[in-house]
Amino acid sequence: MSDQKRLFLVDAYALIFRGYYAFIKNPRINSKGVDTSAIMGFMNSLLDVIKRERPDHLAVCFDKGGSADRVEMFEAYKANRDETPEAIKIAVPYIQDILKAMHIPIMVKDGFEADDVIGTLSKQAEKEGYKTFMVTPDKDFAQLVSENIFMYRPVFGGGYETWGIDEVKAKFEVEDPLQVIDFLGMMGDSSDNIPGLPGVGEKTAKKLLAQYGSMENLLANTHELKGKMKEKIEGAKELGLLSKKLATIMLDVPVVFDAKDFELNHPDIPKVTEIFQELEFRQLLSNFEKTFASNDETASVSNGKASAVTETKTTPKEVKAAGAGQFSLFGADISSAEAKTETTFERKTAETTPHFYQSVASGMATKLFIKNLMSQSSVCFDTETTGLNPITAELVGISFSWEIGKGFYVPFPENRDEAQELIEQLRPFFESEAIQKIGQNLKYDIKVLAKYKITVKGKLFDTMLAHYLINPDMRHNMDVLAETYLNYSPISIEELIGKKGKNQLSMREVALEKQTEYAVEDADITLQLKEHFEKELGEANTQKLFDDIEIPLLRVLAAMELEGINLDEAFLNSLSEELDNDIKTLETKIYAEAGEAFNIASPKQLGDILFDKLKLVDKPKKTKTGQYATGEEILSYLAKDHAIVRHVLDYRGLAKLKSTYVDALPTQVEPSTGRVHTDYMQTVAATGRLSSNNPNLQNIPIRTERGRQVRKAFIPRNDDYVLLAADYSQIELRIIAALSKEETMIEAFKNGEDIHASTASKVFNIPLAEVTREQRSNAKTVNFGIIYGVSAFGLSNQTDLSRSESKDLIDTYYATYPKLRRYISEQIDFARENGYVQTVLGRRRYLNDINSRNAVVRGAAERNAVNAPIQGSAADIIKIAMIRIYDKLIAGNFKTKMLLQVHDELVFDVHKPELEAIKTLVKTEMENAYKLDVPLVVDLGVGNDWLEAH
DNA sequence: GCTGGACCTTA
DNA sequence: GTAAGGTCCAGCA
Repeated sequence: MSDQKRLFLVDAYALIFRGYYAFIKNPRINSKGVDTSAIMGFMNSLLDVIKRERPDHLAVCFDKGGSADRVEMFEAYKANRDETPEAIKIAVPYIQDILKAMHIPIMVKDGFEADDVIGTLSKQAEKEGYKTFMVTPDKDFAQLVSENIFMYRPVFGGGYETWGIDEVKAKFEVEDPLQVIDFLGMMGDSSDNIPGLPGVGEKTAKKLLAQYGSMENLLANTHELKGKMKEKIEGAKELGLLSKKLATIMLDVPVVFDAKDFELNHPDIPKVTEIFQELEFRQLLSNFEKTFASNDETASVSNGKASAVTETKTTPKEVKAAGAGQFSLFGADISSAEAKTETTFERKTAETTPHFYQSVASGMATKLFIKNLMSQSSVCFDTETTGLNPITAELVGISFSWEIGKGFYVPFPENRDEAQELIEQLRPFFESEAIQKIGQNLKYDIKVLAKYKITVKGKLFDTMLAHYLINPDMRHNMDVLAETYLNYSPISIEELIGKKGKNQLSMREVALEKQTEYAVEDADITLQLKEHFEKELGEANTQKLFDDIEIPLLRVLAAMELEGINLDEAFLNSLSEELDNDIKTLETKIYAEAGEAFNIASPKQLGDILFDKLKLVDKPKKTKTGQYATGEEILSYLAKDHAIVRHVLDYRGLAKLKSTYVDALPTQVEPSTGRVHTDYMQTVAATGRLSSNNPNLQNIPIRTERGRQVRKAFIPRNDDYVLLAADYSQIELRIIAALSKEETMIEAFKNGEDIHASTASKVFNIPLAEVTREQRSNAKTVNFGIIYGVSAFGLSNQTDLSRSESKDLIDTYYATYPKLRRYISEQIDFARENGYVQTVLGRRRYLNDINSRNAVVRGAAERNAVNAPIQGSAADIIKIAMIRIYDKLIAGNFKTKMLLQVHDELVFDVHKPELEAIKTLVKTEMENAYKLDVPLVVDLGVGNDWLEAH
């Protein structure tokens, strides 16, 4: 048996689809925006099979043009399959190229499916004495299983199972694998559009098969059946026979199994490497190398390259030797050691890359170091601290790098006074206007240094911000950037301080040599990334956005975060007690109405009570996981008829309010300042907006009376201050009116009209004074809908209007505002042609799906094409205002501080004597931040809490 | 202890 | 229909 030759036939599409759906939650998008999920999934499976089984012979089979025969038999055959996802379509040519480079034969036969090709080949191979393994998860193949033909099925969660005759018999409860055809014919297969017998599913098919043995025998003996089933099956005899034919895999495809062609040969490694690099498959590349490493010829290739690196790399030992003892002066030349770091299969690391990282001892060495530092024009730095919260974290060290591969680490003493003394020596560097500072997420470092009374001055370059502008949809943490752009894998923080939780060390507890390697590597890598991104910023035309908006904003945000906001904890505590009482009351009522106690917060338990026990609805909706859906929309509908549902809705509202805001906010007060410090994320929203977390102060309730109370807890610094809230009125609608040059709407804004009423008056063709509340409300919904990319469907969901009424309304709306409609289609056209859309300041959003052939996917991209420039332009404008206001507050020596940003609103802690000056300053700067053909209007509110200020 | 899903809050 | 973040539960290790 072991000497019997083994052939593996891979069902390409089955594995491609499987790979694609494995990543569906978290699709693999590379830096060029290509969705590589399907390619990655397929290649993982293929390499896995090769590694596990080491086949002597292997081929990959594709479908081409579908099965002409089957379509002729049955028109609907495979007709209602969903449109193939875009990522799969682009995957196929890549996969075929990789297979060619791997010298693996690709089997396709026009007009035949992979099933038929695999079936034919395996039968031929069987005759020649091969054992054949069909690599596919598709159950249909079970009909081909014989003594020498096996299914090799990937199983969920990894690994494979082999199905021989016994397994097939057991799985399908049949006597012979050929009966699988009858089985499939009876039960049908919706994905292949095999109709099957009506009313027959898996269970019945097994029963019938056990009784009659075959489709034909069943159909010949339908008189033995009873009742409904008899009727149904007798009426579908032809369908039954057809279904069986459709389920039969053909064994006479004109292909020839030629053992020599199918031998698994040495791959063309450079070619495969090239393709993998283009796709940015680093992990897969190393996996590929490992898979073929035991192969003589390929091993010598990879060893050759590996040794080239070994000879030249600076091992950690050598680093220590160079950096140990006396502090050497800075002339150490590592250029001779700079290996050609040509393609290796592993990602580069500190171990394999020549580098020269030194720690700076105290005393004379520090003075020499600082002298050198001050003579630079551009330096990358990175702070190491005792924790992630910059307000409480203490400095452990700072690394510096201004030359690739080299850098210095200045460790900080634990004693606060001594640390302050050391940082004072570095003050001239940080406060130098002449030296450019480079870093990754500089906002963090600036905040840490601010605690040491250091203001970072001079030009800044933040690699995280740069990458956000270059590729807003990707993640921007340094490890990912290093891997993507430098093919380099930095030392992980976990390696250094352990996994979080139980025994995680503080950076301070890590040995100095390790601190140095880790910290200087970060600075070194960041410096390299800067060189990379600098060019790209220019190419994408985003240099101005970077220099004039994001970089200046970083200092503004750092200041706002450090400032924090005052919170009335006592007020929240009393609010919490009130809520608690009301929640308990509701709980008691709900338990009484349900007849038992249960967890109301558990959608699962709630669904069971409402729909299984109380049977409030005949056919309850279910979520995709099979639970009863109990979302707001569904419960609201039931609320008018059922007291319990009203109580559940109230309960939910109050519980959310209590846990998310009333109880959570006081725990977020920073003890050392007595204030709440949110963290603004500058690089997460794809449109250019900020986001806020820990805590999120951008979603504090306002719509409901009860929720609104939470805003009363946000109060001025003390009695000498008041809160000022300044918000843009209708900024997004104003932007779309201006960008589309829609005069009718522009005029309405210029005249200071109520825009929704004005829209209603025009759309419904009635005088402004006669607009009803309902008409205004519908007009408002359409106005917002336009910003989000309307559909009649969405509109009818949002209003009381029917689908056709909604369509009419939208049509009239577009007739009223024709330029708006034109603008929308221009945006979509622009995106189709250029692959991106942009804001007034040129902030781009790339839309890969804009040309997708899948209407759903394309529709989503089209809505993005409309919305992103609007939402993004509004974000650009308020960012300009923030920077200017911040600068004026500093320049004017005001005591007033900017505290919060909530997308179209700014909140200030205003020193009372400054109030009038500040009101003018804020309003002027916000309204004039950007010149549009529509006036920007800002409403101001002043109060002793955030609610009152509105 | 971690993760995904459902739900809910904002602009 | 756009853009976010937080809390809870349930299932898994």
